Amino acid sequence: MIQWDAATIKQFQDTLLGWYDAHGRALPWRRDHAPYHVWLSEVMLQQTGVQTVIPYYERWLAHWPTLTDLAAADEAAVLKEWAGLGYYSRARNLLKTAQIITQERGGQWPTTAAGLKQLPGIGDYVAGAVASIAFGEPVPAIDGNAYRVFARLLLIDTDIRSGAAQRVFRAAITPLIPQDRPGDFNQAVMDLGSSYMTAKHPDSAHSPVAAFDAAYQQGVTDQYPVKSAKKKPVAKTYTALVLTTPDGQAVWQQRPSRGLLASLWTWPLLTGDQRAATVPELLTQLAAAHAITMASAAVLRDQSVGAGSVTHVFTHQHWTVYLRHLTLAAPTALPANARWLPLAQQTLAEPTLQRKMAAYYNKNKTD
DNA sequence: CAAGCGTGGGA
DNA sequence: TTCCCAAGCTT
Repeated sequence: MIQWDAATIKQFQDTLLGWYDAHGRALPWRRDHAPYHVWLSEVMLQQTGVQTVIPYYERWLAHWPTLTDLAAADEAAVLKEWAGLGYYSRARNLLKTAQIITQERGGQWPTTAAGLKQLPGIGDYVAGAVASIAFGEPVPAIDGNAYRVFARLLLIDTDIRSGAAQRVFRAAITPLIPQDRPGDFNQAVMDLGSSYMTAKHPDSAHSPVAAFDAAYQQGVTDQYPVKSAKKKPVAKTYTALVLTTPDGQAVWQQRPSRGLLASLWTWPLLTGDQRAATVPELLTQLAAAHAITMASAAVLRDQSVGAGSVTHVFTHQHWTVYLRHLTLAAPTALPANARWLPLAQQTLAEPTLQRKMAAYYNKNKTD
């Protein structure tokens, strides 16, 4: 690892900030430094691309313009607004933190990274980003960009997926932060990491900090950062039941409040490939899995949906979902975590998996 | 501290 | 198809 002297650090700061002043991106969350705006954007941007986030960010602020507005929201409304962005605990933690600040802290944000980190959903990165950008604290905000940029500049070969990475990079980056512009410094590093110093196809030669880029100078850019491989997703198979009445009402099932797609709504899912199962078998499994009981005599029609399946990839799971469509004569009683709603309901939070299933159903339905 | 937790895009 | 990547946090 390379250590810069004080003069080099000053030159680096001036070069980076000069470039940022001239070429920094004009993003919606950079219109001001309000902690609510900085925090919301940083949470949305976790593992999520800028282009994906922009429309969600704008819709969210139209819905809840202030932290106080958000604190008064229902969790169901928050999840509905978040639906499609993924990592849904982020949305639940946004609401929790809004409530803590509004109700327990009199609307006052902690103004240091250490204080911010006590709040739900705020870890090292978001704490550093909000503290530096909104409150001017000279602390690093170490995200994937910062890991990549400084691994190359300083030839840091610590695996950025290892437990030691946060400590090693924090020690390396902290001395480089300008006391007067920590927020701009951190944002400049992010812009550098998403332009010249990208993961794939970087343009190190034209980077404003090429002269400080040891990996580029030594021709070893492709060896930094060191990052161990992820595991392959595990394959899982399910069968979704489209349970409708003749007038187009369908059974919607809320997932458990913890775990994958927590609290979101889908059509009932049975484990395994149930394309060959009999109707009584399906209803038995439905009762066992979801406590939804229906007399088999009430089933008017039993149809398969399409010849194929819906596939959806999560971080650690690869799902294949088959669809069966059962038409019932009339609605039956449902447990508390299930509802009869129109097949194309618009009121509950649906994960992308459900939107894919609905699209597949609409394309392949038979009547 | 390894594993769980979403999604969309690009090569 | 498969893999990797994108402004991580929690348990």
